[in-house]
Amino acid sequence: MGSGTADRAFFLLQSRSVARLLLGMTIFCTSQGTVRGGVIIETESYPGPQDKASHAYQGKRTARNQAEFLIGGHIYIYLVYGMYWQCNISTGKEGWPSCVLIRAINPTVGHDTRLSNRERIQLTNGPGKVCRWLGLSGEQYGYDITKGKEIWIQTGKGELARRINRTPRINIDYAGREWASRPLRYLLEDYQSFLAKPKSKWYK
DNA sequence: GTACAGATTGAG
DNA sequence: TCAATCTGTACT
Repeated sequence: MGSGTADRAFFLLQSRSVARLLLGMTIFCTSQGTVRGGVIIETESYPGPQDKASHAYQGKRTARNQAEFLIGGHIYIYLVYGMYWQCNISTGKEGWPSCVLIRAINPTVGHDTRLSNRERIQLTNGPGKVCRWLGLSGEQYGYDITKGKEIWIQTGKGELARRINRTPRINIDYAGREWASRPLRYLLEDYQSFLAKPKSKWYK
């Protein structure tokens, strides 16, 4: 398989497809002159305005969430709990609020090689940690990652033929039974032991 | 204006 | 189990 940069056509796919396909790809970020990157090992899909967990439920648009409405391939990043950034990538067509949350990566570029596998992954095994390690914050709000200078995604799989599992999304209990239980969280099975445990069941 | 919850994390 | 810390929203 060729190893290119994820382009507009890729991010025009529906968020569920993007969430699944991103697993095994590598996200890169240049921050303060340093390039860091890691294999994406956990994502969540926020498929659209019908989703009660979405910040854009029923089409609600605010200053904070407007990047979620951009055409697929833009950074939608926001602060939760007053201190942690969450990095999402918009998906689908312009005006349709949907995105994929990057929840965990395995650092492969720009990391401290003295760390054990476990120590390294534990630096980036949650959405707030991913942003902290990659150097992502509000400064990158709305950035177009298909332009590929500062933030980009390499499509060639950094990890080949790994099994993908699904679970309900994490910490969205407020979204009602149907949406809170829908298996829209995707992860690579090999990393499951490092990642957040779902309250309910696993899906193959 | 005040109150409060939230797509989290790390300490106790 | 719980506090840190800020934004959007629902109230008074």
